[in-house]
Amino acid sequence: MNTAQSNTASQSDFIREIIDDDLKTGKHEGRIATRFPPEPNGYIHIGHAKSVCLNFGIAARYGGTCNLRLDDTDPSGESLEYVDSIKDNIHWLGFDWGDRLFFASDYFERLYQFACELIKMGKAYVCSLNADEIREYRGNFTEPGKESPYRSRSIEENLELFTRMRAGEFEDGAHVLRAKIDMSSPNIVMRDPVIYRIKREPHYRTGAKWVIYPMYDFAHCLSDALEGITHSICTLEFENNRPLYDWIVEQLIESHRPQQIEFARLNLSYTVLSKRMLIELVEEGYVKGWDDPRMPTVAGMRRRGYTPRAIRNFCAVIGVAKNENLVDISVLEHCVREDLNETAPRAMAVLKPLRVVIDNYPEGKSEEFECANHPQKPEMGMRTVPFSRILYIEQDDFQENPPGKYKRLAPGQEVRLRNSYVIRYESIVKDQKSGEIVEVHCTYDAETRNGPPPDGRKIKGVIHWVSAAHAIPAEIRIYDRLFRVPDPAGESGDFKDYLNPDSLEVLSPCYLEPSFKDAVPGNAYQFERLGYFCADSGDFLPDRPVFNRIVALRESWVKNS
RNA sequence: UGGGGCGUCGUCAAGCGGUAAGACACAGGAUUUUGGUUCCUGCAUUCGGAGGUUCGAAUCCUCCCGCCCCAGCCA
Repeated sequence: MNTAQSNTASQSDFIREIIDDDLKTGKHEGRIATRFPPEPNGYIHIGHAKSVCLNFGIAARYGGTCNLRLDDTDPSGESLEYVDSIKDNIHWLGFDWGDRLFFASDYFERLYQFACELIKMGKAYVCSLNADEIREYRGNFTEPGKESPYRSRSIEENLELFTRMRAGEFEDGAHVLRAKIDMSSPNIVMRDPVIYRIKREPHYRTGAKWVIYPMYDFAHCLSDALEGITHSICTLEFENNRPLYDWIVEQLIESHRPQQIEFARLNLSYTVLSKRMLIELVEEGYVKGWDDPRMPTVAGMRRRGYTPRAIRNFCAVIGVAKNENLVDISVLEHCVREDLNETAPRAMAVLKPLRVVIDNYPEGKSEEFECANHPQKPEMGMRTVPFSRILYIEQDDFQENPPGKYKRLAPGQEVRLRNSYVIRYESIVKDQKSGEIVEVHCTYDAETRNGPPPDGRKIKGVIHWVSAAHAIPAEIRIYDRLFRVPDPAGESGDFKDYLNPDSLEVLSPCYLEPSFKDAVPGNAYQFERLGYFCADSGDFLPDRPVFNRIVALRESWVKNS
């Protein structure tokens, strides 16, 4: 059993404890029903993934159900593109709602009827104050609100007006429907909240059929009730709305009332998880789209090469609680490495090439090495890697004046070429003008082909390489954190001022060992000593390979002075 | 300021009156043809603070302090 599964199975948190108690007391006759309710006005991100894992995870754990419900009660900004992306992303994460796909917009008629019922009970009224007036009448934290002059309209008048609102007889903002609760409630949410507004905007699903739309507070709880949800899990900022949730449900629902439970949303360091900010990054071109590999969106992480299992495990590892949190991105990266270490085949690639000539290796000769695809997993097989007189190594793997504990190639030094021979430094060739090192000359020790030097001398360094004559040129995109500061949303001023200018570095040409001729877009590999990379699912072409760096390997060696 | 929440290691997070789990990060060391992996070891005498109850308190009580959310016809 892998870590992700075992973690998920044994997971416990205050919500599961509540459910355990409910099960004990027979609260919902042993039935557990959750839902994941995104609004289709953007792509889902890692924060949503936490909620997806929670809601679907609970359903799975208790043999319950989890609905996917698109909470599409405000037509502005909503679209089918977002619906499709959300469905696709949830499936990719590894969850399935089966036939339990719902739309709040499918409930518009029933919600309308519920609103009429509320009016008939004398618990809702049409208010004709404008938006500014409603705000004024609402009062503030210290002063109670004032009752709207329209609060005492008769049921008949309310019904007639509401009917005419639906019929489209009024302009936007002319009237709203309000719940009649308590204008002096210390909880501002309860001061006669607006539950319907006029909005002459076509809806991506219902078209022009409706010109009035229910507000979240009215639609959400009733949608939950309509679907038989038992535990309606949402984030902390809705705590203030819970009394209203309960109030509406109590007025209109006889039995099987859903219960709202709030948990702390995820915050991740060095990125933003606010839909508004994410939209801004996409629309203003700071990134290349919702699936830009730097984005914390599910689509972005997918393209970057993060795996569903890594993301699920991350969600399990960070836990569910009510504390405001800022989870360090290193936890996510750890989960990604943990998964990829198990599954990614190893191979060699050189990002910043430096030519190496093996002086004592015959020109025109080449040979092949059988290399393991995974050092600890023989079942992952072998591949052949060609060797010849001219190679590329990493520029970082040679230094003319190396620091203290440098274990790579340097004057007077020997180094192991990974899976191949030990070579010894002989000389360098520099560019006359720039002084830049253009070529390193070495000699190889033919006796080190299959093992350590027979004379017993120790070789401490191992570096990766690619045979120049056989190399596949490629473009490699190195991604770094999107922001320079841990909490860009919490900084003063424009969050975009904190963008990391070096979040993308494009390297080309890089050289890959020839086994990459079979690389499959979307597949992840470990470029030994460098990190995990995946063939880009968007731009990869057989004759122009493009790879993304998913995450670097852990680096315990720090270059000091 | 009224209301609603939350304060346990640098960051997450267990703990539910019996004497501070775990993860990430960090620091050492071992093994290693990846400075990777793996494996050891260290890392909160103390739980926002102060009082109190108790044989015993992170857990119960009181007061105080700090942070977050709410004044959209967004969700």
